Amino acid sequence: MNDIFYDILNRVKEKGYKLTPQRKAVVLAILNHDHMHLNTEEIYALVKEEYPKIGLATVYRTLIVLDELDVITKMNFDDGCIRYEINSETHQHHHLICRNCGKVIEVMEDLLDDIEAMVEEKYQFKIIDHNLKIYGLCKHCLDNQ
Amino acid sequence: MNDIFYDILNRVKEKGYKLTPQRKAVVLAILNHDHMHLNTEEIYALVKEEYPKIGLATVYRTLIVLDELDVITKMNFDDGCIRYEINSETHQHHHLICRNCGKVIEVMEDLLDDIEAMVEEKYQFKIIDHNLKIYGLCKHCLDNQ
DNA sequence: TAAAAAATGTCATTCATTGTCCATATCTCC
DNA sequence: GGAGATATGGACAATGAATGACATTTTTTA
Ligand SMILES: [Mn+2]
Ligand SMILES: [Mn+2]
Ligand SMILES: [Zn+2]
Ligand SMILES: [Zn+2]
Repeated sequence: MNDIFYDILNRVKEKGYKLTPQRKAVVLAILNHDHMHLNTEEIYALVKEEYPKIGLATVYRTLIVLDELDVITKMNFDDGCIRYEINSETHQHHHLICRNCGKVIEVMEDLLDDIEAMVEEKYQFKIIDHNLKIYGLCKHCLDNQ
Repeated sequence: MNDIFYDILNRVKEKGYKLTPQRKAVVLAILNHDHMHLNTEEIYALVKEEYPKIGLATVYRTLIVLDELDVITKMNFDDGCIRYEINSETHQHHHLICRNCGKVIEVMEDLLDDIEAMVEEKYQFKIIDHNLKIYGLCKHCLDNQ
């Protein structure tokens, strides 16, 4: 975990961005709330606890930088805002989204090898990443019908 | 094609919505530009040619109705607006998005049976639909490097 | 054709995100 | 450690897609 933190800080520095306490605080907030799919306002609220003077625009700007550096990925769960997630070295995991209660469930299994092989061959498309959302009804909503 | 058009009109009527010329014009504009992933402004511009008095809010409202009726699907290609697509009876197709030029390529092959079977069994999740975006570099951008 | 209900057009408003500006903090090099 | 060059932060304004409000018009159905 600390490894990841310092690796990210290094990437920020290497690309010529300055290492400010605000940027460190944003990175920490995201790292400490992995798999929670925070949006900008939520990250802002978290950072503000430790760093009350920070401005919302700074959080937005930091997220733009982190996205550019491939540190985070933008996620859209159709709820009117962008949410963020730490990028893992491997491919992005998938998300199940309940059409009834809105719950988001993560699926770590990849299982996209077939389609990726087909895409690279048939479409001559060099794959960098993917994003799979599966919509449906979660167990809880099925049971309570 | 005409079948699809009248089928959609019937669905609008069956659900208790009125069949207005504005709604017909919006449906036609989408049908006549299938696979083009139009956004609201683009649909508005198209409808305005035949129906100059229509208001933008009417187009937005019509799209909300069509989405509710499962006639169309909202698409997000990370370009700051929602784009729309006619829903086919079968599962939604996939999209390849070029990280260099932004081109969107459609992939009609499904190839998600494995992962869907796994999700339904392991997560007890009743699948309704899915949305797969694959990011990478298109053939053209690879060749011109 | 007319009454009732719903939809349209216009305009204002919301709200996430981005731009502007200048004081301030960071980094480099000594 | 400190000075200087330069990027960054904070405050606030601005943007723009999307939605809300409401008076007027259109559709439906009898
Ligand atoms: Mn996730
Ligand atoms: Mn498509
Ligand atoms: Zn649910
Ligand atoms: Zn390309």
